[in-house]
Amino acid sequence: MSRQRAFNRDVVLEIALREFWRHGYEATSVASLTAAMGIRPPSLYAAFGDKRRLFEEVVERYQRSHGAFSAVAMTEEPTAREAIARLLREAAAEYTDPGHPPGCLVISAAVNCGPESADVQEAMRELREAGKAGIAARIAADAVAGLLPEDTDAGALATFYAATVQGMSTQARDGATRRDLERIAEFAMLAWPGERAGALEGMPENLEGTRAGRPAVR
Amino acid sequence: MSRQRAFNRDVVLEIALREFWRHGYEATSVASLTAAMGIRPPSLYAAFGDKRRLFEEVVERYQRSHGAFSAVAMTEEPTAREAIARLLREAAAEYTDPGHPPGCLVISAAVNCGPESADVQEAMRELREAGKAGIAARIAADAVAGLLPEDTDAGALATFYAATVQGMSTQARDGATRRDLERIAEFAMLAWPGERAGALEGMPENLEGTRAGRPAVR
DNA sequence: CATATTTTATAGCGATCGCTACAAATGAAA
DNA sequence: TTTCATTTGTAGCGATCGCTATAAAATATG
Repeated sequence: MSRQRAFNRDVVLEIALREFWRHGYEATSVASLTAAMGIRPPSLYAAFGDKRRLFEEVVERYQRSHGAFSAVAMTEEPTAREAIARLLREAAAEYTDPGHPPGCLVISAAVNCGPESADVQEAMRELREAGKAGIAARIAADAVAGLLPEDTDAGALATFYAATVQGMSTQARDGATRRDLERIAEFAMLAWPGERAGALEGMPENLEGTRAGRPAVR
Repeated sequence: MSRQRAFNRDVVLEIALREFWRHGYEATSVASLTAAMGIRPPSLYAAFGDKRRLFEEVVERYQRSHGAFSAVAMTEEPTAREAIARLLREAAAEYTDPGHPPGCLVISAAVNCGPESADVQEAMRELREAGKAGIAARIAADAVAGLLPEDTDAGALATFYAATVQGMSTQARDGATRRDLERIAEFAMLAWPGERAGALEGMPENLEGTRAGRPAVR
């Protein structure tokens, strides 16, 4: 019994994802959504509930697809150094992929919100904080393993790389190329504890010990 | 002859500025503006034209006040190194000043825009690009003056610090403290050409020359 | 085919959007 | 005090917002 729907739920969900990605939560109207998805409002509400639940489903889909690289990088690399480098490298590629809108949906889709969607804004903020916490945990793991200087501040370092990723997202939305973002990534990696120590390769042993854990030079 | 207006134009303009700063261009309605400013719609339209021109005036006011530190830092410091360090230091203080909304209005007030306000979004993008160009020009000036390694890419370095500032703005809006942003600034300055060369102080002369202009270590 | 169940398109709900017509209120000049 | 330009608050314009009542169309089952 019963009629079957004439559209593919996953296909139109991906279309909604890109609409929210490009214009953001509030700026994307149900009218523009249905027009892009090729369906009428009753079909959207029957399949996804309402605009807010559609956006929530979009965010979940985003985190399992386009936005999954961050968490994956934290777990698949042998060291925090390589995990962060991969995070930045893949963000450069992902944020400028011409196959979809630029930048990161979690970073940019709920920035300008009125009081009635403040909870959506807060939900995105919590996702960003969770991502930063994941970076901090990966760095802290290497710190306790003795792979980083004793005075390494995992939280502060994670905040720096989270900010770097967020800056890359903004730059991508402003038209920066993949190469532009890769150069941002390279500069950011120069702040890694002990980085640029290559300049000391082959130096006398009595100076070798000054490589890591040195406080920032003013 | 004629009646005089009962409100101070500068005072209510500053109130509008903070509303746009906190919620963004589209998410701030005329109704919320007039409620915050303590005036009625006809007074707003008589004094400022329409919502868009009010926002334009708000942006001009912002750039002459809260947002002026960036351009000022580029011109008042003797070196590009000190100019960028001051830019980041003052951004950390400004973006977390409890006396006004967090972050930067130019970076965050027109992120989520529908098609009808795409030109506002574009105007903010151009202001961000102009700021980045100002940073690049300051770095290039030091490069031609011989204060930086010959292979210094002023554009790429400017993109990195512009991204850093944008990341700091996002972090501030997510609740980061001034100290958090100052630590971001410190990490970002470690990417400055020749930075961390302090680790080489007192080293043999034959290694001294490797301090600056060294390519990034992978 | 007949029936039952779900989806579809149309059409429109109340609320809010940016904005303004209008007339009362105001206050400097005559 | 009268005149008159300007500002004020009220009240509401047409358009769009998120959302839905309704009935026709479509399809798996009996």
